[in-house]
Amino acid sequence: MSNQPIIVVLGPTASGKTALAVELAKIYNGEVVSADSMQIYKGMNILTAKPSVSEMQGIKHHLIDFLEPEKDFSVADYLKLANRSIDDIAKRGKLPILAGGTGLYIDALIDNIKFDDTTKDKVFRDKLFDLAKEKGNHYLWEKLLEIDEPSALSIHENNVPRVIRALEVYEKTGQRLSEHKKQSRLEQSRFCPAMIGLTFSDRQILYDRINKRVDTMISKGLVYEAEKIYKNKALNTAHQAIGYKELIPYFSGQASLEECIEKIKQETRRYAKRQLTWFRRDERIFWIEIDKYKNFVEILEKIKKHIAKCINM
RNA sequence: GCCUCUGUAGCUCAGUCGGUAGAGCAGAGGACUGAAAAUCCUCGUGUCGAUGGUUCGAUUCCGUCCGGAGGCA
Repeated sequence: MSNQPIIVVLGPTASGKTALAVELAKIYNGEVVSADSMQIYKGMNILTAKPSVSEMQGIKHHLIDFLEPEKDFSVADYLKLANRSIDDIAKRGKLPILAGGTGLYIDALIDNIKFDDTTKDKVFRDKLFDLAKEKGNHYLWEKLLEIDEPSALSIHENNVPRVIRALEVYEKTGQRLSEHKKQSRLEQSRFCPAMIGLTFSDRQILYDRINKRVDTMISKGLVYEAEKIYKNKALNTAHQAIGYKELIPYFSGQASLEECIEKIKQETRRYAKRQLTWFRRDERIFWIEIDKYKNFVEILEKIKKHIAKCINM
């Protein structure tokens, strides 16, 4: 069986992935599979910049708006669902178009990384967090060094969540995380991807777009949406969404709305920078510097040429 | 008009008892395998407001000028 063709649209937040993915879906008879760790949640429409019904233009979108915000979610969950959605799309003779900004999800899916069967053990993690607090990060890291030297050497001792995860894997499976990582990449990718990366030659243009988009979100009612979430104390994974957590000081009366809005913009800019750092190392990506093109049509032509080169249809 | 304070990195400010300077924030670069919109690491040269003077040497001391803040009239 030959590899499944797939178009991947990636890039930092506010780079125009949503619109491009829809356009490509129309051209290639495709459906969009989201690769976004926050758009999965129900509600949170404004703050995750979830595509609206009109933006979707009748194109079917998968893995958006389906999970209760109280529920935990992780890469492993994503892989199961995304693979299922893609199979479903392919079976119906359509082309899957993966679109999103969560680099880990995209890589794990495209590279077919295998995860083990362990689930997170909250009690175990909390215990180790307390231990780190009590005896210091270095103490915890030393414990990792004893059981899994390669992992310890690649994880900084201050990166406590990672140190804990490595310890957890060993505790649960008896296998070192470093060993598991080697084995997780043994299987070949099942995809033949055309990876399109959206970026800007001038970083400032991206930042301007981000700032403007946050203002738009505010005028659409971001604060009301976030306040609803704020009253829901049971959030887990979803509580880390940018645009929500920065408003908490406002809700609790500890900062002005203006200050919090500035913070949202700043955190979004930093997030975009981290996304670029993640994607930059992937040499398969065909980069489009949006600010170097006159219009969307030109961009589309360029992309179509690239897709024709790497996907046979 | 007079008096006082002030002008140092993009911003807020330290500091140099005279030997051309350093924090926080902002920003940049990087890492990333079950919380990833998360988590973590690294990175500080700038006409020390301008101009004269003293000095081997001035951002530092003195004079003048130009900004800014406050007070008195």
